Amino acid sequence: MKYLDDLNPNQKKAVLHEKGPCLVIAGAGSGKTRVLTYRIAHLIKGGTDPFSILALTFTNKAAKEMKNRIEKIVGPDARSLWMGTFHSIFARILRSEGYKIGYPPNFVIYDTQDSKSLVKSIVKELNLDPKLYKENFVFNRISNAKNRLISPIEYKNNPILQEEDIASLRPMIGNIYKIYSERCFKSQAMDFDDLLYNTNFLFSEHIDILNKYQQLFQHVLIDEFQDTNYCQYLITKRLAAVSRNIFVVGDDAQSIYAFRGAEIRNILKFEDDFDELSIIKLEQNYRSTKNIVNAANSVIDKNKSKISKEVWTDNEDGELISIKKSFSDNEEGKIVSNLIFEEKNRNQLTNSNFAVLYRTNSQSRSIEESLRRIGLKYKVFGGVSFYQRKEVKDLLAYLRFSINQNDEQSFRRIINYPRRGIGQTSVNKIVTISNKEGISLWEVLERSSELLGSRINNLLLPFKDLIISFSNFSKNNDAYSSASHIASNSGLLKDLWDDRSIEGISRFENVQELLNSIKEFVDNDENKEKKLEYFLQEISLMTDQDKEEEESDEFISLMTIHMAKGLEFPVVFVVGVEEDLFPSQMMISSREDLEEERRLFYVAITRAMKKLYLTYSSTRYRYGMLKDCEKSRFIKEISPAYLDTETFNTNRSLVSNVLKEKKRNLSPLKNVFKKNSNHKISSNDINELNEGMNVRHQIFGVGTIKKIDLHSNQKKAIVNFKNVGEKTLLLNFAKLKVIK
DNA sequence: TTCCTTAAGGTTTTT
DNA sequence: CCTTAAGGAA
Repeated sequence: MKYLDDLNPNQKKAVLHEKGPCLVIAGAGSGKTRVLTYRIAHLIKGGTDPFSILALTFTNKAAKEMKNRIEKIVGPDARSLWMGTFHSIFARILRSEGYKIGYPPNFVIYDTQDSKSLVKSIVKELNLDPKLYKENFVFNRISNAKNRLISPIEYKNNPILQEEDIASLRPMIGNIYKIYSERCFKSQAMDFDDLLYNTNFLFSEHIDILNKYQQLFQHVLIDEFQDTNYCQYLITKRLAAVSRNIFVVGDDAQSIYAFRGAEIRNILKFEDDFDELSIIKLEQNYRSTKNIVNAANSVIDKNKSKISKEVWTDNEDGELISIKKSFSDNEEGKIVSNLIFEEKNRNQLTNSNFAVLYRTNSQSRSIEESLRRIGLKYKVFGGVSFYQRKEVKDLLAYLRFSINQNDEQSFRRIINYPRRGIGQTSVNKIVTISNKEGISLWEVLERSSELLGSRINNLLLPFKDLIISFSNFSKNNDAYSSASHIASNSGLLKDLWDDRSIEGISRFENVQELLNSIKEFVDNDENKEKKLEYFLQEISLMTDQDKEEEESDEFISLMTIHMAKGLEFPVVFVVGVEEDLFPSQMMISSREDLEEERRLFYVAITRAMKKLYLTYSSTRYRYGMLKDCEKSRFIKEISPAYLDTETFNTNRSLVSNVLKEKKRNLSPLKNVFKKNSNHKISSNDINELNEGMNVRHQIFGVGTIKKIDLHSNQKKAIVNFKNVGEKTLLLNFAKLKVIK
């Protein structure tokens, strides 16, 4: 029981909590994960069957980490836990029980892209105005309905929803929802929301199944409870209705996913639903300095809706929070890089001690550029996911369609890629027939000679044969051989190989990487089923964060604040703390929205252990245009007592540093800070250009710098352009842009 | 049907 | 700024 020794009284109380419902309100950095892992470990040590413990998280990463930590305490028993994301656990249940509601065990999971493109094609088929019925809008509407367990029929019968849709001039959304659901079902597909919605449906329609899982799960534990939506909460509540052992951990102050249906109110509802509830508050912060904790408290204090709690720390006061102003986003990057450089030297820190956090992914660019220039190693998390890349999705679509010929979205992806002369018109015809006749897509293809014209039919024949051969091949071979076979015989590999551009090569490599990961899947002894269909099931709920990290190198972490939730770093930079950006301009229309942004800011602040920097800029490139910016209201909301409000004027070391760099590069010593006209002349500082760099010119396109001449009066460069050959350019006028 | 050029529009966050 | 959609010509 040694592990109990590193817990404070409240943590221990939570870990040892015996029976019945328990709500743990856990402040930032208060050891929430530790409580959860120790509790599960403790249950197992106390003789609870790990198979009877259901532990739900929001990310695969969190689940995996927790599992590992539990395994360290209790050994391999931990592997038997039902631990994973809501989506993956429910998918698992639906794969084994879904036949009761008409789904085969190998149903496909549509990601958001698939869903939206399905919405889009439905809008088109219904001849609705695509400008009005934007797939984002419509899909969000459908998604919200599902998260609130509103079926298509209920949607159409709901006067409030109907009124809203009529008011927004989109009265057909209910119809789209209905068709969308039918089409998913026909494709034997579930989208992310369906995994929750259908699980609830399954439990409602088949009480025997619900009973089975109620018996099975003697303990239900939920991490990040503040992020649950109505549907998730309802399912878990039902699952725990018999055992009453439901243990949830959350922090209302860190609820940042309301935009996708998370209801903080679930925490309050929880108190009503379980009257015998024990509530435990974890308020001691072990992560951050007093200054950081207090600053965070002073910010979150501004929120009206919150559960009262007093987060405090025993840690040292630490340094004040530094606010840094810059005059452009590029300069902000420079300041951050310089500060990291300084901090590293001064405090003997390594790259991995630093994180740069931002509101939107697009902000990473300027930070990346300056870090690269100064030679600091970094890694950008997030952005376009590996699994969302076109080439990866294309191959996956081939694999998916080889397993399930009813998958409409995969069909649309591959039917004319690589080109086989079957264009939009033909595809629409095929889908229309399939819907009109009420037969599957594949049936239309099988009967193409009677249903379609001879020209299309002739083009379709080889495609059909191809898919049949793939289908057979994948039945008789493991996932890797099947995937390689399909990748080469579909012509996909060749098509990618033929594109010898830089992007083309990287696309080819991405497909190779996907194939490698399939190989790993097959070679992994833990996976007993080696067939392609099992790989596809495995992969459909994966995100980039779940890919194996081979590099253990030291790097600075760049990510959005959302991604940083749950992480901590000794030194944290929050950049772009400006009005309209943070809080985001689209989020300040209501108090609720603004409060969510404020919670996001709270999350950002509380990632820092020792030192926090907040930066903002007075101008920034947005939509490719220079825009004036203003300091965020959030900065003003921090109690001044915890702030060190130096600006560029008073920050001698920083200015001298930047100036030194200017000198070294022979640039005029004019203060670039004060005259931002420089930015109008070139997208990149001239000083940043070097021989060998790849650059883009507005007119001449892409080229490589062959030579730079800084010594004559006019700074010149000879650039070898890919398309137009060598040109000599005056750097003050040529808007050269460095390409990485 | 495809390919090429031009126009528009979009940057929140994720399973 | 970037990417993706739309529209027009071969």
